[in-house]
Amino acid sequence: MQDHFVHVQCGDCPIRHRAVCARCETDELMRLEQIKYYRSFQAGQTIIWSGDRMEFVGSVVSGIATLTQTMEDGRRQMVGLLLPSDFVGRPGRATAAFDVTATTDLVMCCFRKKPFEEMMLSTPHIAQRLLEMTLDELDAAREWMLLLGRKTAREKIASLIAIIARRDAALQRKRTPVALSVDLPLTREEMADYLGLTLETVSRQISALKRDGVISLEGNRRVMIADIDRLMEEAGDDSDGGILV
Amino acid sequence: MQDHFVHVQCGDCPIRHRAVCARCETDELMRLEQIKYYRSFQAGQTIIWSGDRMEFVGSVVSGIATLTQTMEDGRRQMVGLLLPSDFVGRPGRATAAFDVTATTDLVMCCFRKKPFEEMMLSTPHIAQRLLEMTLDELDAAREWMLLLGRKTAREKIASLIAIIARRDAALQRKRTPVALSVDLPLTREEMADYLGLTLETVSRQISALKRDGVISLEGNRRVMIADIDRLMEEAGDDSDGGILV
DNA sequence: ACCTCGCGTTGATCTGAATCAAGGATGCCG
DNA sequence: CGGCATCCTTGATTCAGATCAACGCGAGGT
Repeated sequence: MQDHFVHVQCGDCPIRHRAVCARCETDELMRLEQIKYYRSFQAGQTIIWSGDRMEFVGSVVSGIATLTQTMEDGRRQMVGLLLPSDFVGRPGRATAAFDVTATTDLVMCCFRKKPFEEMMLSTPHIAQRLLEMTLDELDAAREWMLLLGRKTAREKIASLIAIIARRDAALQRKRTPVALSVDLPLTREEMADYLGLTLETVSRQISALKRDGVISLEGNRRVMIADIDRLMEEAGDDSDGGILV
Repeated sequence: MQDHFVHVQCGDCPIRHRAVCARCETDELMRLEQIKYYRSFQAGQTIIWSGDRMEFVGSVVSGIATLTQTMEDGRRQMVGLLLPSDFVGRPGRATAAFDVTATTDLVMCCFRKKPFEEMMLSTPHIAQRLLEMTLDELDAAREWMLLLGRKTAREKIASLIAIIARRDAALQRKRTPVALSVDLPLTREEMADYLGLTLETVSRQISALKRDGVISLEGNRRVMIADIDRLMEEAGDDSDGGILV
């Protein structure tokens, strides 16, 4: 009943947005199409600071962004990884709760928050679709809590690779549920911040997985998954699907 | 514009539900009132197993429930703590992603999922209110990720006490933003599962906070906050508000 | 009274990951 | 080409928290 909102192509965006931006028959969504605009960010640029007024919502068209939280003494924790098609922003919230940073050059498809929210009020499907997406994110965040609280360093690394591989496959609409060759979109330090580790430990565990024949590397960033079953086992993932932020 | 949904008293429930159950003038909500029913659970009883079909949604009226995730080898991580007025369930999801367990005797105010969802389709406010609640939970989950990934054992304990104290105060609609005397609703082991620690470490850190004059204990469960500023400082909480599950 | 059971505390020891430290590889720019 | 910066790897050492183990305490139950 709300199928036509999911995976519809958005105007001239290169990717399939998940819902909020649709070339769709309904008037409401045509209006959405009319209020959208694009913004580009450079690698390393901060898109929004925690506490800032949020002026827009939108979704990632290309590039990678991260959601991070920082303590006064500098300890950082990444709380979300935004890949193309992911949605950013909180309708109904005035300020951002976390820093949003572009880690690569980035293009976003944005909607000014005010008109978007007005639209949401008059278009129930949008709120319902956003609810669905937010519930997915919540589930993903809770999966991540298990990783942060209970997994070993090795399991954390294996999980991260598995998750990125799954996301990659989904994005490229591959047959296989998991991509066998993945570009890690993050530096070792960023991975460490995501996994609650130090960059040295990340490096060591990647080396260990390579030494043990679970993965192989091509350069620093490209990972070839040598033994997919082994990787999943190492990840300690009981969860069937494994969702991501 | 949706103010009358928030904090309205629900029929004969003893507590103020957050939104979904209202003695409200509108037809739609009167219908909600008509499809609700109560369920009781005993302490220790599992309400829903991960993977189970979810037949209802609802909110906690009295008692405490937890959301947990378990790995095959028995490692557990609590991913949510449900206090009175918290909502359980995912409209639009067929199965539960986590175990839900009553840790004390518990009463829930439930709605069968089917009619609730139909209602949601015809009543935009409900979806919007649920979206708002889910966004709150997501923010809380992400705060918790910082705790799990980066805080020390001592900071974790201080944070837990601070959060429960804040929730308590909010629930009792006290003047002070933080209750100064709190009943910990969890065993040491449950706290450990929530914080990603072992029960021994939890016990030791509580003893340490007591020895250092930050808190004092009355029995095992009742905590008196001796030095509120110190506690907040120990929690390492930069966040102003501090939200909970 | 005694036993038992669930919960909590505390001590001794071990260990996985952090920390401290030194280099290596790659790419950019003068 | 050399110099510098960024990112990554690897080794040595330390330390916070896990693990292993013993014991205390109160609530039921018989």
